[in-house]
Amino acid sequence: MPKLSQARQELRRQQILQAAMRCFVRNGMGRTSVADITAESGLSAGSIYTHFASKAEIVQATAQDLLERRLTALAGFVGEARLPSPAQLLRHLADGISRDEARVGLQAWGEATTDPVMCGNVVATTDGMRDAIAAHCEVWLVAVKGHEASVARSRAAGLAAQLMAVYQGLIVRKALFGTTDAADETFIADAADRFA
Amino acid sequence: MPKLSQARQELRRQQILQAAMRCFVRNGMGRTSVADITAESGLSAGSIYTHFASKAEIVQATAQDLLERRLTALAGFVGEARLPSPAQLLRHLADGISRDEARVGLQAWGEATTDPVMCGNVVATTDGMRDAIAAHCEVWLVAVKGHEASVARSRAAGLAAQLMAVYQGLIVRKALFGTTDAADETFIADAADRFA
DNA sequence: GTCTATACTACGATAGAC
DNA sequence: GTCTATCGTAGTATAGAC
Repeated sequence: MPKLSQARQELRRQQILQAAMRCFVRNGMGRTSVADITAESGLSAGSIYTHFASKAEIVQATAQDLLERRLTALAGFVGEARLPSPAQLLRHLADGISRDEARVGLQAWGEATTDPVMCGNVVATTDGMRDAIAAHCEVWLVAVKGHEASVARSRAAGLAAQLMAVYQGLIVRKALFGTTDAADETFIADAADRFA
Repeated sequence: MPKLSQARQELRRQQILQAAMRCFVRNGMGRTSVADITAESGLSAGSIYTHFASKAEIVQATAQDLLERRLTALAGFVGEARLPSPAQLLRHLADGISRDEARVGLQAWGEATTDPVMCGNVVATTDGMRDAIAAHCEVWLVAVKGHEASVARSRAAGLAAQLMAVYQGLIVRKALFGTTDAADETFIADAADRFA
C-alpha cells in the first residue's frame, strides 16, 4: 500500500466533501445533484465516482464528518484540566457550531428519518456526545458539588440527556431563526443558569 | 360560490395531504414522488394537480397542517381552566406528538433550511407556540408562584424559550432514537422537575 | 486517476378525452 | 373534476479515451 497515494486519496475525499457541504448549505441534500458537486469541487463526475460509490454515500460521509467534528470538539473540551461546569459545557457546545453546520445538521436529521445508515450515524454520534457529557458531569458533581459517587452517576445521566435536548433545540434555533447574538446569549445564559 | 363544492374540495385536499403524510413517513419528502402520492391516495396525477400547483406545494401544505395541529392542540390545552404548571405543559407537549409526526417534523426542519416558504411557516408556528407558552407561564407565575407582574413577564419569556428547546430536543429523540416509554418518562419527569 | 460523453431511468407536469 | 397517456427534462451512474 503506497502511503502517499492514500494521503492523496484522503485529500480528494475532503475536497469532495467540503464542496458537497457548501452545496448542501445552499440547496439542501435533496436538491443538490452530483453535477452540482462536480462543479463546486472542480472535479468531474468520473473522478467523484471513483471515491464514492453513490450520491447517498457522499451525503452520509458529509454528515458523518460534521457529526464527528462536533464529537471530537466536545471530547477535547472536557478533556482539558479546567473541569468546566455543565453551564460552561453548554455554552461551549453552543459556540462551537456555525449556522451552516446547524443547517446541514438539520438536513441530516431529516434524512435520518428514512435512511437507516444515516440514522445509525446520528444516533451513535449523539449517544457518544451524551455519554461524554454524562461522564464529565459525574466527575464535576463529585469534585465540585461534593455528591456521593452513586448519586452523582445517576444524576449525571439525566443531566446529560437534558443538556443534549437543549443543545438540539439550540441547533434548530441557530439554523432556522434569524436570532441576534444578544438574544442567543440571553437564551444560553438562561439555560446555563438552569443547569448551574 | 357553491358551499358543497368547497367542502368537497377540502375533503380531496385532506385526502391528498394524508396520503402524502403516509408517504413522507415511509420514504421522506425528498424521495417521495408524485406517483407515490397518487398511488397512496387512490387519485390520479391529473386530479392532484388541480388541487395543488406543484409537489413543493403539497410538501409545504402537509408540513403546515402538521405544525398547525400542534399549535392548535397547545392553544386548547392552555385555554382550559386548569392552569397547568410549566412541567405539566411540557408533559402534554411530549405526549401530544406521535413518532410519525416527529419524523415528518424533522423532515420539515431539514427542508426549511433551504426552502424560504417552509422556513417561514416553521418559524411562524414555532413562535406562535412559544408565545402561547410564554403567555401561559406569565399567568402561572403570577397566580401560583406569586411573582410580581413585571418580573413574571420577563421570566416567562425566558422560560418559554427553554421549554421550546427541550420540546424540540424531544422531537429529535422521538423521531430518531428507539427509546423506551420508561426512558422517555424519566426524561420528561427530569425536565419537568427542572422547570417546576 | 481523471476526463468527456452518454446511456438509462425516473420524475414533474401537462394535454386531451370523458 | 378526474382519468390515461405522454412529453420533456433532470439526474445518477457508467463507458471508454487519455
